[in-house]
Parts: sequence; C-alpha cells; structure tokens
Amino acid sequence: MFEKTDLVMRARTKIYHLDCFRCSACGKQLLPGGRVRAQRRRPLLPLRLRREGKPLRKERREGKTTRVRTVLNEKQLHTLRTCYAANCRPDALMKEQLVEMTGLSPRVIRVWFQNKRCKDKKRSLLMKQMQQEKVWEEKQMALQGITGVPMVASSPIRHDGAPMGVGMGGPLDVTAYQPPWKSLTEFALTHDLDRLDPSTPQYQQLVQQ
Amino acid sequence: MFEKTDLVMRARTKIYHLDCFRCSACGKQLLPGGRVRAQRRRPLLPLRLRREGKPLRKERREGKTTRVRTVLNEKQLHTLRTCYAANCRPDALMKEQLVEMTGLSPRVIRVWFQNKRCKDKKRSLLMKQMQQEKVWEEKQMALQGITGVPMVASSPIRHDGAPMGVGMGGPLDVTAYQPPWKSLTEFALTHDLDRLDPSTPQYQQLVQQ
DNA sequence: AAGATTAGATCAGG
DNA sequence: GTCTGATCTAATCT
Repeated sequence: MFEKTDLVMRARTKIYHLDCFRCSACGKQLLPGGRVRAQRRRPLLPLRLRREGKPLRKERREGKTTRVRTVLNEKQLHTLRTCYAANCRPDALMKEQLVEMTGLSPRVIRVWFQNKRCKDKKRSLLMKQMQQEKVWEEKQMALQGITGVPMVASSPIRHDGAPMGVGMGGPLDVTAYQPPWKSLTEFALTHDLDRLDPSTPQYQQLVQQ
Repeated sequence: MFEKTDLVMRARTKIYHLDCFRCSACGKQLLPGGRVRAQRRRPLLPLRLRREGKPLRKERREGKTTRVRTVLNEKQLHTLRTCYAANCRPDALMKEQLVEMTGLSPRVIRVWFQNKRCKDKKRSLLMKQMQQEKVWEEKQMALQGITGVPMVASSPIRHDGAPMGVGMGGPLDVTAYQPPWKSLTEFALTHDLDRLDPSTPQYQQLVQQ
C-alpha cells in the first residue's frame, strides 16, 4: 500500500497517497497552499455545426449552457489596466502577481489580456482606416474640383517607366497610429499609476478600455 | 512620387499608388479581383521583433502582419477527420492527397493535424483525470459512511517508516484511457467512413473534435 | 515533432 | 443594440 518513497499527505490521524488526497466534495486533488477555486469546466458542443447552414441542434446539454461570466470590480480593473499600460503581454511572473493582487484566477487574467489586446488592435486598425479615409476624402474633394472625372477601378499593374508626376500630387502623409501598449508604456513607467487621480482626463484616456 | 517598384493601379489615364486607390464614396481601398484571401507564402517578421519595441522598420512588406485565419468548411473537415481517424500521423503522400482533396495548402494540413493531435491528447488526459476523480469520489462516499471524519489538508510530508495499512483500502483500479488515434484506427479501417451516416452516434463520437 | 501560447472569430451574459 | 468575459481553434513560437 505505502512505499517508503511515496509522497503522502497527513490529515488528522490518517495518511494518504498524494494522489489519493482529494476534495471529498468534487474529487479534485488537494494540494498544499493551493486555493480550490471551482472553475467550472463546461464542455461546449462544437460550434462548427452552424457552418454551412446546418440546423443548430436545440439539444443543449441538459441546461448546462450557462456561461459563467466574471464581473470585474473597479479595483480589479484598475490593477489590470495599469499593468496593461506598462506591458500588454505580462509574463508568468507578472500574471502571478496579478492573480494575487486581484484575487482572480490565472485564467481570468489571461483572458482579460487576450481580449484587451484584441480590442485595442481592432480599435487601432479602425482608427487608422478612418484617418486614411478622411485624408483620402479630402484629397478626393480637391481632385474632383480639378478634373471632374470620377474614377473607375481596373486591375493593378506594375509601374515601370511610366511618366512621373501624374495626377496625385505629393505622397500622403498619414499619421501612423501607435498601439496603446506602446504609447502608454512610457507614461506608465514615468508615473505612479496607483496614485493617479482617476478623475483627470490624462488618466481617463490612459485606462479607458 | 512614384518609384519604379511601386505597385500602382491604373484608371483611365491616371495612375495611383495601390494604397491611394480607394472608393471615392467610402474611402475604402479598392482591390482587383474579388478575394483578398492572402494565403501568406512569405514568412513574416518574427513576433519578437514586434514585441520588443524595437524600431521595427516601416518597410514590413506591405504590412501583412496580421494572421490570416483559414476557415475550414464541413467537407474539408470531414475529409480531415476521416483521414485522422485512420492515421493521426499522415505521411507525405497522404498529406499530398489531402491537399488535393481539400484544396488546402500543405501548411494548413500539417497545422490541422498538429493541433488535432494536441487537442486529443489534452482531452484524453482530462478524461483520465475526471475518471479518477469519479472513482475517488465513489470511494470517498463509501469511506465517509464508515468513518464520518471529514478530511483537512495539510502540507505533504515524506512517508518514511510510518505504519502501513492505514485507511485507504486497496489501490485504485483506474481504467487506462486509450488515445483516440489508437482506439479509432481499428474502427476507421473496418468501415467505409465516407459512407457512414453522420447522424449515427457512432460517427458523431468518431469525428467529434 | 510536441507543447505552450497567441490571434482572430464568435458566442453569450448583463 | 453595445460591451466584454469566455470559448474555440488556426497559426505561431519554442
């Protein structure tokens, strides 16, 4: 039953194999110092059944469809945003610190950063595109005034040896958009974020998701 | 204004930078042909260059830093799953056939098999763990009925010279889990998978990711 | 190649 | 409807 080299856990007067020492309620293995967080693992049916017009099956796994959505409070969000401003890709150590500081699970920490990066990227692309379109529109307005000729698209060709200086004027000067995690890092590193007054516009802009 | 290597679009008598060639109504960039499906062939910059906040040259090969995510349709997935069921590690020849059958690139084929193997392995481990917890739970229920003593966790200690035969009964007999690519191979080889009725539970279990 | 992580899309709760 | 935490998975990195 027990070998001399087995790792065991002692509880009261009894001794258990490490692997046998489990939560009597859920069966999860108990580890010293580890918090038992009931992160419910809910198997979801494959979603690709929806593709190709397949009728989505209504059978929903006997009501286990409820997704547990964590609600982050202001303090947790502040901590996350501050850290994100300094580094949008925290390493394991930093994540561990965040787990401790926020009381959230590592999983929630990871997901939050994933979504945050994704959101910021989308926003930056959208911003860039809008700016470019705005510049373009202005140029277009000016051009229309001169030529009066609407453009029609054709296939792109390489421009070799064609006459220079046709039509477009100087190159576009589109301001490059800097991803938040770059533009904010310097700010984050030069300020004590925990002491920032959250009511300042500076701060609002910084931590705004 | 224009360089000899610039990609340009020609419209009527005018020439535009590719990036300047946009819909005059909405400002969106106009592209020839319908699909932009840029199945990237060239390796893009290593991620670390982007992360390290390095000056990262503006060049960047027309951007293209965004990941192109392939969406597999049902037919392609069916082909891949069927092949996977027969052999989770296809050789070069089989991969070549899959490329032809699915119209996907060899790279996508390879990545799909990599991810599929990884997923299945993870699932098998999870399953094994759950089974173990289930067995444990049952044993625990029985034990609780006898002793009525709830367990409390403490730090693990080495078990040297402690009295034997305390509390736990015989060793757990947990059924070993067989990886899908082994348990399914036989099935795959003894059935015509392409003629399987996808509505049978047998098939569903087989191809379920 | 395996294993871990990321990115992009989508789902779903509030 | 928007927002955002959660999930899935192709793509990537190590």
